[in-house]
Amino acid sequence: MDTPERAKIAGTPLSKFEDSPIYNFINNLSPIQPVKSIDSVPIAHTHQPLNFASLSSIFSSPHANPPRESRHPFTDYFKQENFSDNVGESSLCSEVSDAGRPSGFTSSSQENCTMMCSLNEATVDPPDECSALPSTFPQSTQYYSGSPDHNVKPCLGIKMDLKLDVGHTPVEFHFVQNSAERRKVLFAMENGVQENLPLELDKDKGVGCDWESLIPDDGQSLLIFDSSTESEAHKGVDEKAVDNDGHSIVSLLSNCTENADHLQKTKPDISHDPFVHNVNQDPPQNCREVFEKEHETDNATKMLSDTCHDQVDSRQQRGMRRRCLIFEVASVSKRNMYSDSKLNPLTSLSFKGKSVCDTKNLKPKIRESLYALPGIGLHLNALATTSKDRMVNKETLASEKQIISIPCSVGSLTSTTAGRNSLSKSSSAVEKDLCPSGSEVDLQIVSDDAPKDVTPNICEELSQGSPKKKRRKSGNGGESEGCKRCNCKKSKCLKLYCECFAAGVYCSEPCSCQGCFNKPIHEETVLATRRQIESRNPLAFAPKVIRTSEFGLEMGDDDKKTPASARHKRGCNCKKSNCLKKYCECYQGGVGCSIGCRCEGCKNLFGRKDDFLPRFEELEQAEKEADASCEKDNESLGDDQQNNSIQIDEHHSSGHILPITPYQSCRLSVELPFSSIASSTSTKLSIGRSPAVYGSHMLRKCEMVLPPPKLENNVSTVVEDDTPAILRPTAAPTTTGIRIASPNQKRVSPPHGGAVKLFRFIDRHLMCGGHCESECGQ
DNA sequence: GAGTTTGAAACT
DNA sequence: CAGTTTCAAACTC
Repeated sequence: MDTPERAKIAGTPLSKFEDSPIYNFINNLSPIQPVKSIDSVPIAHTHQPLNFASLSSIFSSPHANPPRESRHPFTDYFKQENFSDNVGESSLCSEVSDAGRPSGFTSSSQENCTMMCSLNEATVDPPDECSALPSTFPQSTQYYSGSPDHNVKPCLGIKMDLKLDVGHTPVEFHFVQNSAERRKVLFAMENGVQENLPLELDKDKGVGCDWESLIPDDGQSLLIFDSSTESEAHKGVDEKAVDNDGHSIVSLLSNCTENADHLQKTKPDISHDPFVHNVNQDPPQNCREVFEKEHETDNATKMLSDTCHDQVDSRQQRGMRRRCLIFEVASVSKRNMYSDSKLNPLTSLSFKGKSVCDTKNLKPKIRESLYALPGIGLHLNALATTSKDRMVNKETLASEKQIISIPCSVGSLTSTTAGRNSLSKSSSAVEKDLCPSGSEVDLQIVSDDAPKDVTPNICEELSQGSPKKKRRKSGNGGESEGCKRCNCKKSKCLKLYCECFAAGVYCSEPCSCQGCFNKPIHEETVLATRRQIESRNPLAFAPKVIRTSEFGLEMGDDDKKTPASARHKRGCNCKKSNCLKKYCECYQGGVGCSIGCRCEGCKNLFGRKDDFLPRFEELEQAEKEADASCEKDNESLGDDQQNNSIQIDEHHSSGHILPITPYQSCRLSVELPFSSIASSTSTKLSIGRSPAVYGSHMLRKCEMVLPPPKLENNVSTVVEDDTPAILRPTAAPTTTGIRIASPNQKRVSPPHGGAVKLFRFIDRHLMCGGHCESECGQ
């Protein structure tokens, strides 16, 4: 269809259409787009806020999460809010969206915004930029805009910013790649994990899209991941497209659609899902075509088919996730609620009529919440767990395309199985995948190879029904933010004994706790307690399982064995369970025991401590070699790689400039999944074009992503959101950090010597940006 | 569903 | 830092 026709169909005068952003976008697709955004305020802004320290003061539940789960709650909340009352959203987004914009668009774009905001908000600490912002209404406003500074900018600018902010990875990609690649990426982003994209893209996803990577965030990374994940899961591919890189497209479309009245006519009640339909179906054809261009891959059909499932499932997932990150969310939601008094908390937070959290308890303490929740957003553990879980989600989604060894604890084991989940299973798989926590995967996949016990992550929330089942069946999964539910009787849910509390989420309906103080109404108490605990142990809320990267060090041939990079930060101390039961945190986390463990008679199916030691020594040896080779590589990188490196550097630099550190921490957890995937497949993924690039992506991911701990597993998403300030590398964003520090010593007992070595090793590899991986053969 | 086991968290 | 107690999840019946 030629342009005139399309325009006509769209209901937009051709001349007008030509002036429209989308038109320009199409025509300018090939040229390099303004890179400004990369370094521009948005990112910086976004990232800075995501200070883990502040968070820790948090990651994807996790509930995302992470995972834990991070932004979902917000997103959903806002989505609903939007539906219920578009007025609120319109405020700041007005420039971008406009009255004419279809609700669907609005919501989606907002969702993106939400991600950003959530991140920002995650950072509650005073030092953060966010803190500087007005605590109440203004923030919410910003929230809508996507990032504090964005709202002010013109539409196009905003769009770009949004893109950058939200879809970090995607955006950057766009900038650095040629038009063809850009499209690919864009498309890939749109499609999210589901598509069979080239390895490169997958990697990116792994890095950036993961989300799982929730994560993240954990937690924060989780947020971003989640966003992607969520969008993927919830919205389905198409919708996702809108969310991610789709930003630009969406934005453009929105503009385009502005001219087309019919879009506006979209049903008010449409949620995202519906929106997707609108985008795909309703929009003027010209717009649509553009959109389709991106989708012209063979995946389109699949995506569409999947979309239906996703739509249904997505809702469920949302509901489940809402509860996550509630600490963080609570404050945010409150803000918004207050900003818009019309909204009924219950309504806004409820999912399918169910209150995600004790919204009834929510009272306007906006201020307190804002400052009070320093970090509270994604809680770390959750994120950690979540992150992996989330990652799993993403991976799961991705799995459709390729076999992924899921990093998530259990998931990893089942990776292949997951891979098997093909389209035929997609519907069911999706459902499970949608489960916020990593459980999803576990559910079905794990069962095969993994020990029976391993099913930790069963997302019960899907069947939110019976409170009786509240009692989490899921082990790991339990950890998934979304699925957390406690049964505390004496701790008042204010100690780490309480999984909800430990995960950084409020207790909710499904919990069977007694005398619970872990509720929004007791926010101050919760925060105070949290701080206290953190003061004692800064890592108390950090993810327990650290998943590092891609240099896939396999513990052994056994599929169940996890990469050396993925280990419990603190290690277990099992004496009677032989690390074969969920009493063992390593086992529960789906990771093998390592040097850091003090377990006796370890028989961890995911990797025994004994097995780890020898291997570890080898790794150590390799490490030295790796260092050398890395240096060489750095010097001898080809032009190609150099270019990539340069770009990477830019990102890094930007990251450096910005307080990215927090993200870094996320990286581990989040990225790990990917890495694990790589390793599991035994392909040394020389990632894409160059390891360096890959590394950069990873970094970026961290930077951008954060929110998760995707957390988790799925999250591997998110991950280590909470990295305490201490751990955060001040200088070298990329590598340092994390891991090493993160090791969870919940009790902050420093990692054992062996553990330290391990982490250091991992860290070094990360520093090589994955380059070593290929070179060093690790 | 009640009781037991287990190991992390918390305390000393 | 080690030992002990408390706690709640995981597990068993």
